[in-house]
Amino acid sequence: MTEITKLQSACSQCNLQELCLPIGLSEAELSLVDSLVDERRKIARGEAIFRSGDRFTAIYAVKLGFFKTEVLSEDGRHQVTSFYMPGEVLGMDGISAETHHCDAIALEDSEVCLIPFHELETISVKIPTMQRHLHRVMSREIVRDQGMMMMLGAMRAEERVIAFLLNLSQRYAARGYAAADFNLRMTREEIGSYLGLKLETVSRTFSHLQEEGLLQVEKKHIRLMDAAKLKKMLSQEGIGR
Amino acid sequence: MTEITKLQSACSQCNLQELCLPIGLSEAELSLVDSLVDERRKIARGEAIFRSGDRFTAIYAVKLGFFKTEVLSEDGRHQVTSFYMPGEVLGMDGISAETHHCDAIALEDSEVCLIPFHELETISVKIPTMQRHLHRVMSREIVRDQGMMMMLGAMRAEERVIAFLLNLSQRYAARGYAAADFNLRMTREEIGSYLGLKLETVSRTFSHLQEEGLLQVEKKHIRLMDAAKLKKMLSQEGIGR
DNA sequence: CGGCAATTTGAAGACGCTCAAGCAATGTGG
DNA sequence: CCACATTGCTTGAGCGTCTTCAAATTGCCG
Repeated sequence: MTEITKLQSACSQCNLQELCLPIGLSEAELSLVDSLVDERRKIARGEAIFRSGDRFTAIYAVKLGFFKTEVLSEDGRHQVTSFYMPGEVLGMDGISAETHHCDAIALEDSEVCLIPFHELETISVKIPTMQRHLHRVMSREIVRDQGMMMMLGAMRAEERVIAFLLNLSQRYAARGYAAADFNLRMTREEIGSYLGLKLETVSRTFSHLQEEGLLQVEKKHIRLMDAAKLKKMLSQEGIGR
Repeated sequence: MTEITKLQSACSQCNLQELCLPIGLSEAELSLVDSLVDERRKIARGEAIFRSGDRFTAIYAVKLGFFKTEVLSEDGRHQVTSFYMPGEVLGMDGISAETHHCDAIALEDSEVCLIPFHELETISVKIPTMQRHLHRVMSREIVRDQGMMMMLGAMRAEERVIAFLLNLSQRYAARGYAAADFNLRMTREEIGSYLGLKLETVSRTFSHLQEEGLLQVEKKHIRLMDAAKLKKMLSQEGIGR
């Protein structure tokens, strides 16, 4: 890893800082963090950062690109459990048993910052702000998962698809991208797996929402034509299962 | 809170220690933890430890009894996201936004140990073992949630029910109770909500498994007649949805 | 002991799945 | 550079699982 890469990867210079590290650290603290995050890694589309069973050593902040995580059960079944975009942190499933429990796979050519976890714990002792932040990031993942369970357990197909699109929209917006006009990085099958639906159902739902004039779908390109109405459909629709 | 209650609540005396705190702390460290966990609280059946929107101040270790957590969406819908038994820790959803995102409700008269979270963070700085443990407990929750998503997204009704029963069984066993013979603390409706099914479906599935001779169900009393076969049904059955 | 909650069971219907075919876009090798 | 294979997506038809609605029974809390 060249010196130039090291400079590039400095957290103190990163435009994702506010998403990744939540709030202001002092300059001295930031330079401590810089020394912690010393490696940046390129992951080609389709490649994994880690796989289920790999020894856990670090967590990863997405610098560029897009990832999915996927769990596999004993039999062949697998399910997408999350998508990650720049500024989001993945790999925390590995902490509990020092072993990862899912695969983290790049959906496009991507880059991640590698954060050695035990060093992070050490630094957290010196910087209470950092410790608090770590706890919040972990807790946010727990809250997100709870929302996911809610979706999988209580929503019908159309609602799940809408919730998925609105969630993406909001995350793009938080990154300064258009909220109502974006490209999907994942296939219909991956969306289906994530939402607990078959890919045909996802496709049909897209078509249906398009007929209603709520959406424009052209391959991977999505345009939300009436986000307000979509939101209403989420909170008003039938009680589901 | 009387002195006697304080003595009773000492972590150093607690028989759930190994489940709640994972591994050995020194005596000095244990007494630090004792001074942290200074309050024990009784929660009557049906009462909440905290509710969605409550300010987050502490996490809670179940000392005695049984709890569910439940999230509510804007519309009336609600879903059980977890059940907790003695030795398990709940409330970590509140860390991220200093606010709880679910209700924690006692399914029977219960007792919890209250662990003030910011004091826990402070102590973690002094006891690295404690910090590691906290991180593991949080991570375990993340892993558990991923398994839950897998279940909700990829399993059919019968499999979900079986997975639920086997999970309970295993947790009872870990506490020294019979693995194949236990009482459900929750209603069919709560089980259904947790599993993303209607209560009628849960009931029918119980009946069906009983006809097959795999289970004996008498109201809340469950007896697993062939745990091995049940396990097989989980890993071999159809690909589901 | 009464009233209400929880559970069981049946019958009918809906939603999403399975299977299948066709098409478009992309990539590969001759 | 074109033929061919591959992958991803759409759409249709039929079917199965789980839900919905309904009623009867049981058990428990006050």
